Amino acid sequence: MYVGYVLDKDTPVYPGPARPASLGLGPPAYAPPGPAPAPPQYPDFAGYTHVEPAPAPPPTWAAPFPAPKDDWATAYGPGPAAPAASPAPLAFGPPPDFSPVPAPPGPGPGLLAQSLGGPGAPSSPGAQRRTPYEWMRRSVATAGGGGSGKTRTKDKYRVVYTDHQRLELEKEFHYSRYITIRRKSELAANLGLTERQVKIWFQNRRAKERKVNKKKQQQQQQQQPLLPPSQLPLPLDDNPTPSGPPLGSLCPSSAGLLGTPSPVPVKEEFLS
DNA sequence: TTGTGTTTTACGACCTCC
DNA sequence: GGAGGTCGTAAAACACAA
Repeated sequence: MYVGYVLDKDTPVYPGPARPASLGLGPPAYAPPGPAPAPPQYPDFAGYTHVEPAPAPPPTWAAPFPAPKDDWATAYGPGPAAPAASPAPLAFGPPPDFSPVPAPPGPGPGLLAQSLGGPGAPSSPGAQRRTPYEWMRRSVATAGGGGSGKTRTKDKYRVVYTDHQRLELEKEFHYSRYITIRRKSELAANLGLTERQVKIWFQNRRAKERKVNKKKQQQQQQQQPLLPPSQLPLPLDDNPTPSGPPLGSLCPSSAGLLGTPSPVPVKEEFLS
């Protein structure tokens, strides 16, 4: 793909400041210098206070990550994002030029800290049932259990990301639908994921958003079925060009985000 | 507890761009 | 050719009603 393009443009593809101030992020230093901030596009994501965990204590979620996932190592090669493999503490911090945002005032730790709880502690109501660390045990139990290649039917077909991983990915997604190479590397390293996983997560996330927008669009058309085609609103979606939407064009998917409630249902686990 | 529907990871096919 | 895009899909994980 346009590697050079992305490398050169280490700014979100979308011209508009897609990371609303309501996220508590402000215009990050690595955010594109742009016009005045748009109204919050994800009002329901107000809970997403971008509180970067203090770099001092290693992230509590780091512990559950197992040793380097051997299947990843074999399947994906020794990528740069194998924090578990390196004893170096996870530098879960902002980008070099990121101006940290202090934790929101109020009692108790920030959202993130709350959601993280402690090692193994359920990080959300949903997590009471969901055990993000389940796959660890399985993978350990089945590791090396007679199989060279990872298949879909056995072994670690898919893992369940922790709430924290999803939270950070969501935050990044709400900043920009398309992650840059640099941010992908940082995110992967910070979250203990591979860059491939981050990439695929973003792909799936965009697909999800398109799906939601499509659904909304269909609902709207059902409510206004009498409009002639010429008066039908332009489709919210979609088709960003396969390699990303053209610069200067409004993100088709974000079209439904501007000034409207988030088309993305925010799981309550992400809400305070 | 079980059946069913939805969501979440992950992959392959195919495409575009450099 | 390589990387990442969409699209479609598989299968695990999850939610929830019966």
